Amino acid sequence: MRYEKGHKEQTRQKIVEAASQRFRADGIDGVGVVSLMGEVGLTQGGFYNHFGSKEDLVRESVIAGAGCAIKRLTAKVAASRGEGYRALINGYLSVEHRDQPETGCVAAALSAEMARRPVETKTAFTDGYAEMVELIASTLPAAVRGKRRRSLAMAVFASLVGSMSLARAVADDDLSDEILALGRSAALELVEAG
Amino acid sequence: MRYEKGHKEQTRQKIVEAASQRFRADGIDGVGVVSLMGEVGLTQGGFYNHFGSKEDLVRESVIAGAGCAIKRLTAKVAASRGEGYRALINGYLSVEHRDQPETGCVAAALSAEMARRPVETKTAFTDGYAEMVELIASTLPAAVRGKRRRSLAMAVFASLVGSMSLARAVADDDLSDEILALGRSAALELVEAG
DNA sequence: ATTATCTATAGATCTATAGATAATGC
DNA sequence: ATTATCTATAGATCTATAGATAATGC
Repeated sequence: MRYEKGHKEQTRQKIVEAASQRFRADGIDGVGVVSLMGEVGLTQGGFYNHFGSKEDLVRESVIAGAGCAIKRLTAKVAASRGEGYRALINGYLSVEHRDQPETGCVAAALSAEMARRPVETKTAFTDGYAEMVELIASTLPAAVRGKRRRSLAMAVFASLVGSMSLARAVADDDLSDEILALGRSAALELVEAG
Repeated sequence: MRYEKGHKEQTRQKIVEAASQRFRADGIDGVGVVSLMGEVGLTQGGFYNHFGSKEDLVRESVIAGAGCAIKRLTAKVAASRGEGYRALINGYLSVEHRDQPETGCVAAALSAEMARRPVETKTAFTDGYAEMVELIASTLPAAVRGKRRRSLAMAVFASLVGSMSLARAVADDDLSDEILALGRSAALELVEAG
């Protein structure tokens, strides 16, 4: 069956979008091509007409997922005039973000898996990392100057990723909330100290 | 073939030890029962004589791996008299730890996977988390008092986990080294500020 | 007879490929 | 004829189970 122009590209994007969410929610090994294609309303056979391998899709999903999550945070920051850093921290270390990994930060959901991926995939992740650091740096107070802006943003991002990963991993809900709250305080302290 | 008393228990511990290392290095889904038993010099059939399921092994591996990593760090701290916090930070955020996940922190290697595990496994992880927080708290300067000791330790641990996860995930070696170095600085600043 | 491990296998995945099909453009 | 997707399947996993085997204790 022949479709209108752009149909294939649209299908491809649907696959990437679905994959980027499922990978974050269930892990890369936790999502098979069959179930993924089913989610988009297709059968597995068509997959390799769109992607050379599952790893190609992983790489594209990382790019798409990171882009989407950063866009969302950027909007939060933009809407907060003057309080950008605080808005970013509160948005990132929120209960909503913890409970919705599928649309959240790729680093918090997948960094452990990224460590074991081929270099092309890790490179895509690294690009997302750099963008996120830039976003954080852009929200820092004007008093933080020069190279220190990027350094501090990197330290803050690490703190956010660790807090979110741990908040999702522990079995105790109160403890999880506490981890998020203390992560927010620590992020604020880091900037006040720096 | 009948073996001396305690042989089975010894085999069981060998399996747990091998699993705890392989899981950290390759991820839980990345390690099958067949290859794991092969590593210990056995065949897959015997596995279920020792464990009810792979998940049971995962749970025990988390306990064993956390215990081992904490013991190692505790020794580093003990050997550093007076500079315990600094020794802990430097030991955790070291290049060696980054490059040897198999014997390193369970949280840095597996927290994303823990989020998707059954509650029994998450509970085992949570126990390890609490122990690690206690260890960190025990190294904080005497000037940090009361509840603040545990809170600060939790924030520090999150920062360590995030820094290590990201340092392993990025494709750029220099950037990875930088992430570790900035993580060390941030951990020191957190304590000075708090 | 008991015990720890073995071989063999069931049944359910998984990634990837080959070739069929159906709809449209030429 | 071209195109996007389909069905069907190969071949390699994976977890888990059943029952055989071999060594020792009784």
